Amino acid sequence: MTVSELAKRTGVTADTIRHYVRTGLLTPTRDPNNGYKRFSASDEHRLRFIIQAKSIGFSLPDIQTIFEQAGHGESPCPQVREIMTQRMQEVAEKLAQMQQTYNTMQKTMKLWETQANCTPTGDHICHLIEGLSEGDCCYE
Amino acid sequence: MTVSELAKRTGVTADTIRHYVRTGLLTPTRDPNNGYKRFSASDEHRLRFIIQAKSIGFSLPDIQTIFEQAGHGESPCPQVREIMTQRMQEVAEKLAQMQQTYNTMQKTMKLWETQANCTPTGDHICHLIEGLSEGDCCYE
DNA sequence: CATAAAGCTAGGTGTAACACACAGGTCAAG
DNA sequence: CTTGACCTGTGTGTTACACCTAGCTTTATG
Repeated sequence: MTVSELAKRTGVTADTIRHYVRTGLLTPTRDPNNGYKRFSASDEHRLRFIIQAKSIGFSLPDIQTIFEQAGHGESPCPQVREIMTQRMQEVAEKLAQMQQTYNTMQKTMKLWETQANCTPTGDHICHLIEGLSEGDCCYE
Repeated sequence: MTVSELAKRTGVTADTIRHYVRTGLLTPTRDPNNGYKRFSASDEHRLRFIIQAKSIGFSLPDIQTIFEQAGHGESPCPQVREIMTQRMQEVAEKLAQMQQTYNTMQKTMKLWETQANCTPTGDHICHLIEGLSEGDCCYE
């Protein structure tokens, strides 16, 4: 299989596959005639594993780690559980942070509805934004 | 002011400020004696603007755009409103996506509680993950 | 005053996960 | 054999910094 064939079969882009090859997650052989990457059924299996693992929040380095563990004949499952716990915490934190940002954005938009545009002066860049930090806008 | 002095005054790291200088958001003069960056009160004002704008979801290129607009004597406010609308949509999408990922992670963790660890074989890497895509796990 | 320890600086590189660009190779049709 | 469509590998860009390191500054000490 070539890059694009594998891409079609798995639903990811050829660039994504090339990226995984570059970082060592996939190790296809090479066609001696033209230097093209040649993927086996085993490579496809690995790729599907990567896609699955990514969908449940694993990073590419995480997946690399799992491959190495499994390659040594050791069970990757304990690691998998541990990584998952950690990633869940991280996702939860990011989620909370983004939610916070989103709330701020909404408040700001509402506030801006009633404000006019301004002209830049030497001292100010944009009152819409600078006004947010001044005491006079019920904001903190 | 040197980098670290400005950093202390504004609460960001010196590296952050260096980054803004490298990307052109801040343009300090240089101390002819030692080549150190020298920041003025105006630079501090710009930095505070950047911090404020970032907190309401603007990207650094966005902020650069605003600076350029204002530098030409044009009001950046219309652009600011437009960018804000766009960024809010993006944040909303990412938020939904992350929430989705988080839900999947939670479901997966619950499923795994009852599953034993496995040993890797030639065909399988980690049943915990591979099992998710097989029909036998009330998952789709 | 000389020197050594402590602290600071500039610039280079690394991070996550790809997307994009580009020069050149490959393959089927004419 | 040539044209054109398609594909390939590799290099670079993206976001917003953090980390590293050699070397310069400042301060403390003898």
